[in-house]
Amino acid sequence: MLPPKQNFSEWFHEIIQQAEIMDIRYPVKGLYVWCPFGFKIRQLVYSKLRELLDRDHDEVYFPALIPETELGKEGEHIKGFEDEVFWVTHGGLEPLDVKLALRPTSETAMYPIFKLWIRSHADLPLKVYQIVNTFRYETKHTRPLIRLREITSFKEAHTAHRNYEEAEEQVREAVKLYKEFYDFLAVPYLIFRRPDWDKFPGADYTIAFDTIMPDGRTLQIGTVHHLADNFAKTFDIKYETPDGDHAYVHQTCYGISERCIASLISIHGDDLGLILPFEVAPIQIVVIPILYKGKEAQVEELSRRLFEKLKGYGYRVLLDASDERPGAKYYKWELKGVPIRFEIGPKEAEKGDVVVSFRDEKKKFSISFDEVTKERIERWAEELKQRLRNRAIEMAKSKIGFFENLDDLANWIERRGVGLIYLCGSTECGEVVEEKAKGSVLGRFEEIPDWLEGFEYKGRCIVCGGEGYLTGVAKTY
RNA sequence: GGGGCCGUAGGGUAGCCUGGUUAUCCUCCCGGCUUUGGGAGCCGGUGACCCGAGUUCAAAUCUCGGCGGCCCCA
Repeated sequence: MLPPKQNFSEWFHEIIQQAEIMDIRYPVKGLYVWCPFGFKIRQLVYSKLRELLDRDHDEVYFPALIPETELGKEGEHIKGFEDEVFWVTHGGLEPLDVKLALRPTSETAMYPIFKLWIRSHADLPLKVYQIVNTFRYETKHTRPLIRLREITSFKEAHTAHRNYEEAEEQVREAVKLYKEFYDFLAVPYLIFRRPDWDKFPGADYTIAFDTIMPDGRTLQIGTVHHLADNFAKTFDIKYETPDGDHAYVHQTCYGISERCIASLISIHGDDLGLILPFEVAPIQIVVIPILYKGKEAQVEELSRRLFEKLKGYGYRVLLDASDERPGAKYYKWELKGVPIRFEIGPKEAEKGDVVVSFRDEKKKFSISFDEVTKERIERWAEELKQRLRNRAIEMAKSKIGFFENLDDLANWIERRGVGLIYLCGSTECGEVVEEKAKGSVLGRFEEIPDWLEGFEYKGRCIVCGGEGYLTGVAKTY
């Protein structure tokens, strides 16, 4: 039994363990173990991410250890990370001459090598990515998948281009890619341009994807940074132009971590457990035989035939022949988020029928064995995802409100979720809002989602009355 | 950064204040019987006092230190 999802924090903590996503008993704060089932979800989700990136990025691997001398080169960057870096200070008993940082992110590991790889305009654009672990010494409350000292599944992409505009074009490409990824997971998102005081250390600007969790706080689930030539100047990454001149590259980087799985679990799950879209479910279909004494043979035979047929279609299917009672099996596979369930009892075996039920709906119906076709299952899977998407969007909408005074905004953020306001870009006005509303300014919309209708992009700043932009404010994870 | 609470089988707990028999109960797990259309029942079984030092005839219980976890405030 899970606690109700209403009590989100407790629900999340429990579902992670009960659905066997992570084992949280590892004896170091902020480090957790991926269980086999959780790791399969990770593998399925990340193979989609890989598929998207592999279209025009190359996968690489850079080392986890970064010498202090490199990490410290870019002034803004190191200032942003210095209080949360883990250091390797000894080799055996010998203190190291140059301390080694466990990467908090890989810019400073990669860019000295980019300098060697990039020589001419023909080497550009360079687009690579890696999926690796990163380390941050979090002092606040750590939480599996959400706030970690070892991020185990950081997909970071890094690109280099000839000029600012081409890098900016890549930023738009990356945003498109991430939209496709989260649409695939049926996870709704808001895309903001982070305010200057909250951008990635060393970036020209940062665009972030936020989703709205069931408790109304937002979770940052993806970021895209335009680095301009800031790092290129620091690491001396230059190329020879067609004219024979030398110019600094302009760079971007963008990342997604296992928070994407936190959002997948949190947005779709319910009081009974996980609800997974068909494509990322480790078990897509479960077949449950209902064995009455004396009538086992027929039921077992039809169940077996159905199992073989589904396997033949290439699905991840499980025939649950364990000796638990059917009800116990229903609960078990609902907890694990299996999208489609077939039940076969004596009645079905008699007629050659199967009972079908979907994870997100209460009702059951029955169809004949022969009507179970690959086309039908594909359609069910697509319909299921559409229902998940609609439900998630409705939930997101219910947690978004628009405000023209700060007290109402504060009240909404306290109780419900994301407040929208008009805000100018100044730090002063931003500080006033964060102070009064007890939330973080997420930034102005980079694009307003099509499911949020009726908002003008520009309006009068809620603080100073000057020209402002539609801006999100919320409590954040 | 400041303050508080807690550590007992795989999970959740009682016992600790007031030291003393075989360490409580639920769940999970294992074996058997029985049952199977929404978490069945009965019988039997495995499994624990975070680590170290101290006090004491005697420590899960008291003291100190370490490690680990949780909460609140800034």
